[in-house]
Amino acid sequence: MPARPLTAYERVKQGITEALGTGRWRHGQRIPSEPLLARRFGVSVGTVRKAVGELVGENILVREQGRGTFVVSHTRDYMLNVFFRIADREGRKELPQGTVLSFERTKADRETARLLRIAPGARVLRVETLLRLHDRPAVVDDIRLPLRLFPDLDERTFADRPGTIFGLFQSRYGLTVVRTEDFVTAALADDRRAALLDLAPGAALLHVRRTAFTYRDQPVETRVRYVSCVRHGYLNVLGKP
Amino acid sequence: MPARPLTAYERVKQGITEALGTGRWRHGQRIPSEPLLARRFGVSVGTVRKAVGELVGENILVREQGRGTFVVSHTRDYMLNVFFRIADREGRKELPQGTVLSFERTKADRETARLLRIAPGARVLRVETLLRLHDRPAVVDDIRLPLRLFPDLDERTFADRPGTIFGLFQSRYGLTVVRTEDFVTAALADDRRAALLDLAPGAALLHVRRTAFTYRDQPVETRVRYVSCVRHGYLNVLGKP
DNA sequence: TTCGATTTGTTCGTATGTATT
DNA sequence: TAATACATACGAACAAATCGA
Repeated sequence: MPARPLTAYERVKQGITEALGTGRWRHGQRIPSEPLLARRFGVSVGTVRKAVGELVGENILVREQGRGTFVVSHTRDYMLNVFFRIADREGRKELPQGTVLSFERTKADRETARLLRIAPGARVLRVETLLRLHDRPAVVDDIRLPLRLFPDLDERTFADRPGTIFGLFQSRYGLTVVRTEDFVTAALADDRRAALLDLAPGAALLHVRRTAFTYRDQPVETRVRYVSCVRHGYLNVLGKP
Repeated sequence: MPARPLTAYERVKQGITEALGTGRWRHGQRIPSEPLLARRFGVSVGTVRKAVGELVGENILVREQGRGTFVVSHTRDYMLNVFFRIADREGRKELPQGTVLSFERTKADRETARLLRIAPGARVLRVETLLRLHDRPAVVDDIRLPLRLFPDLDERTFADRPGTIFGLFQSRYGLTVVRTEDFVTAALADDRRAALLDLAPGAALLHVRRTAFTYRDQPVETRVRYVSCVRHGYLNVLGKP
């Protein structure tokens, strides 16, 4: 690797990401105006615009004309538009209502450890939730969180959070999810999940393994999600939106 | 809708898309240089750059420093990176080898007509193919094409094409796929598909309904794709790449 | 191999428009 | 209304990659 020197706008991008990663600028906050950033980094406004534009494209910042540029907040709407892929057969998306089925501290199995990049046997939180869409059970989630990142998280806090799970990560722990990787396969419902989802055992379910990452590719969560396909599926648009 | 007048860069975008849609600039070709386009549209180079930049983001053009800007070609590599979502459990993608199972002219059922935006009963081509990955049967496709767009397509031409299906659409019919919509659910294998995929009947399969669009949101193809989940799944990254 | 022409990539600076407060 | 902030647009200069003479 020749490691060519960074261009000016790359330096600005890195500087901004740095300020976000260390928590100097928090979610929902307005970041300094473009002329101010330009002076601070010693570049022109156009260069700042290029850097900020790329970060907007990466779902890290949002611009609002006349108001400023803000660190993204994981509001419900944002979640729905950026990360939530479950839709009904007409392509409509709706945020689910979740209930906690179990909440426990345990140790990471090999697969979880690999995905979260922690040591096998390191402590993790395991949370199972049942999600309802249109008031019908639709999704069962089996979530694993590295305890190191969420040391004081308890069931009450988790269940009574006002917004989304990613919103909780952000507001309480300063962890902003900027990327997820989904691997979708099909599976047969076992007795327990069939009962939870109100299906016959042996029904076909979507099995979604999703890992979520914050800045600099740090994994913060991995979950397995079982989706009832009676009314819903995984919707994905490739190309321009 | 007030229909505010287009900005300069939007006019340039529209002008370029127009030239693509009418086939004046064909896939693989180099489009005029930025200074030339700037003179032609009566705007500055910076404005052309913004327009071209957005079209690059929409997978319609590709820039190559020192060489020029080109209309995207559906090469195998391009397909693999932009539209092909099937990967093995380590996230590795590989282009499949396809064989034609059936090829016939028929009439559009209601669902096909709706998705292709043609009249119910309009003539369509139906093609079934079996795809192999790592030399094992992995995917069964059931493809519907509006005959109006592909009037002279026969089985031989389809089967003996040198590249991908989208590449054939582009090189022979001037239709460039720029967007697809995938709706993924789970299903149980019927006897025929189980036999084709070398699975037990009743195995869980991914059922992917995919519709492909060219410029200006015109649908050119819809297919149902059954994916064996023994070794593969549907891989999707949300957020920055 | 070298050199020069061409093309995109980066950066600067400035002016004006539009939305918000 | 005025101030602030992002959005659009212009023009200019140099860097970096490519390609053919």
